[in-house]
Amino acid sequence: MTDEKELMCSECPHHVECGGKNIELVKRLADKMITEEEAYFVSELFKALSDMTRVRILFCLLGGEMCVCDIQELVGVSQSAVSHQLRTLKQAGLVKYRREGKSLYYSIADGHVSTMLATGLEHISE
Amino acid sequence: MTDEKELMCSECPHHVECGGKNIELVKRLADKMITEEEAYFVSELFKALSDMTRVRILFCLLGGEMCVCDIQELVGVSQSAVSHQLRTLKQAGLVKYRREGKSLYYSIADGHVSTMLATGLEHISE
DNA sequence: CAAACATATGAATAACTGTTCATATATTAT
DNA sequence: ATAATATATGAACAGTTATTCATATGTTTG
Repeated sequence: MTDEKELMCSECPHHVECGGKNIELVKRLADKMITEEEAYFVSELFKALSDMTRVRILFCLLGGEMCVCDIQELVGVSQSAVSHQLRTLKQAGLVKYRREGKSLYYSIADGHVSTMLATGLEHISE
Repeated sequence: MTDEKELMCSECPHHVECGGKNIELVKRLADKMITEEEAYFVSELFKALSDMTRVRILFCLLGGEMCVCDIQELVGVSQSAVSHQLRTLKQAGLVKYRREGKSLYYSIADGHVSTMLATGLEHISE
């Protein structure tokens, strides 16, 4: 009874009587839970992958580094839109770039990005 | 010259003269590009992972199947909010559930989900 | 230096999203 | 059948986001 009170949800006190509740499981996991900060950063990361245009840009870049105007042609959206989305991808640490003359060459930042894209593509194909 | 015209962006015709453009790369990738439909589904999948509450719910479920009120306690948001988010996760194919009496037990749908979460967590830790 | 090129950026707007509140549905117990 | 429990759902509102348009920045060429 004391245990149940400790786990009681302040907003919905009647839930202390929930029959399905697995008190042991909840107590055990409470410590191991992802922190608010980690959850925030992870969600921000996936947010960067949650737009069709950005996904298409990243799949372009899986083929190798590419300047903005190449991406623009392959993806078929305006220069400004590509640039804005590249900024989002850069801030999320998903792409990097180098300058060569007037052009900026963007590329996939690291292996995690390819892994996430590949896993995502697998997942939707089932 | 003919090649360049074929690749010309209708909205920004001046870009046919872009010096940085790698025509061979663009031509080669144009066929292998992810389709609009695939890009849409992939982005929808990641959209389901792009919210802090949903990420926290999924990390709960990595510890094992759990009923809604357990999730509610661990994540600390209202019953309605949990339920709405579980719906989103279900529609994205990220979780499944089974009924046992009055309770619904949710769990991670498949290995892809764990992989994506783990990769995401790795990525932000660097 | 001026012009052209490649890309970035700020503001504005339309569309979308997450939560809350109220209520509905489904299951079990009395 | 009625009440209680566990969860789902619809509407509404505030906050967020992607695109467009106009303009700015940085680089090369003449």
